[in-house]
Amino acid sequence: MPNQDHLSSRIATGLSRIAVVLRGLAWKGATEQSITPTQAEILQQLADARMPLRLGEVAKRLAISAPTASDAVSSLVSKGLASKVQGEDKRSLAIKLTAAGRDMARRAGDWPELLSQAAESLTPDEQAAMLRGLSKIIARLQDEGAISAQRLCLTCQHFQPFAHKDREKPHHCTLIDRAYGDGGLQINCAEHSPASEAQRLVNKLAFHGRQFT
Amino acid sequence: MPNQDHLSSRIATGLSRIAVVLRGLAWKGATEQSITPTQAEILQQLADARMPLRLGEVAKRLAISAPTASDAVSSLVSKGLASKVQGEDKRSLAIKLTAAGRDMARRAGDWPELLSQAAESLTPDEQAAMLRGLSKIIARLQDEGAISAQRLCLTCQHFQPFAHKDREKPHHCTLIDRAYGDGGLQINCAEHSPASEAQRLVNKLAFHGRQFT
DNA sequence: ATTTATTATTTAGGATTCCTAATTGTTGAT
DNA sequence: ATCAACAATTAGGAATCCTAAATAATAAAT
Repeated sequence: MPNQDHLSSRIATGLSRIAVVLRGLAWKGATEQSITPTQAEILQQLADARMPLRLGEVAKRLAISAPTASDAVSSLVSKGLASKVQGEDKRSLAIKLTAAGRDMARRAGDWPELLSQAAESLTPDEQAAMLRGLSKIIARLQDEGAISAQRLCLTCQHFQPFAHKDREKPHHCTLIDRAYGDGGLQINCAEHSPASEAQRLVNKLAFHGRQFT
Repeated sequence: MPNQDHLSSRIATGLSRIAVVLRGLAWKGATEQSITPTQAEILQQLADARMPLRLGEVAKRLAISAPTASDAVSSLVSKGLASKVQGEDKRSLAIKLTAAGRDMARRAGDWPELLSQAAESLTPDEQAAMLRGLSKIIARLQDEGAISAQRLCLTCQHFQPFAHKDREKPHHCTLIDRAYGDGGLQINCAEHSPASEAQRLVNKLAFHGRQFT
């Protein structure tokens, strides 16, 4: 192990490496499905949200500008994979999946599929640890203002970390009123509801301090 | 935690989310440094490798086609950040950083920098667990043939997992002849030397079976 | 020694992604 | 009623990405 860099910078390298490699896979899969990486990600987000999303929301989730999102969505619409609906405002636009789009979202998951399979090679404990680590890293990026709001348990109003004594299931979700452990942490929850600044802070401290089992 | 998906698919979501978000950051930082995401990644790889890389190697590392790599490299050269040198063959091309390029690689690290800082919010144990998990995931993707060869300890000739009894430092690197733990695992090692199929298999089993700590 | 196949890079052409700036239409506040 | 803020689009341009074909040099085979 020649390189003496900090752990954190090697984690960053690992995440970057996966990001790079994922984009490559997305392009490769893209041509086969006649769908591009951005378009696939939009379908994915729409499927995850299980409800129409506004154009601006799509742009925010993909970390792209509104015009780019507009182009990609128009392309999806012309392919019959999504449709434009009027939002609450007459100026706003809601995008929802068509039946074909829902199908495609499932199928175009050949790249998330691969990743998911790769993650299955971890033991349950390792998986829970990964989820915990990813959650903390994403939450931190958000705190820094580097990225837009994500839909994590850690930033959710319904999240109560270490509300229970149970080592296996210390956390609690007030929305569904259930206890769960690190393995239950959500990353892109459809039911996410942002917590207040104050609650975020409290939760962060509570979650942070404890060691993973 | 409304969503009952498998842990592995939520890990995939987390990694995808980071990939997307990173891409966005890279574009934002891009204009400021007058360098684009692909170009920045090339600089990063050249810096990590600490030696000239052939064009084909660059393309492989970025998971892009040779023409795309060729364009990006030419752009770097015209900006004075890299230079083209003749490789061993007269047909091959080696790319190396100029002094300015090395500087830029350090500075354009504003996005790896952010990630790295975010990773620092994890405890040392969590960091080691992340590194271990990332290593396994990347190794698995490589095994599946989904991505090209990476420079991980797990796939290196010099790696001997669990060669020692020491709980803290069970692994061994024969290149530098030192013991280390999960926290020492490399992701993009400059000294990487691919292990044989057979050794890979043996190492995988040895590494896989054991629990962390 | 010549031919042939392979390998490394570049050109050419085209679609998509991505940006900023400017436009159109809507809403909300004065 | 008017003006500022907001949501989406259009316009224009650079960068990313691809495949296929061209160029050049090496390796292999006759």
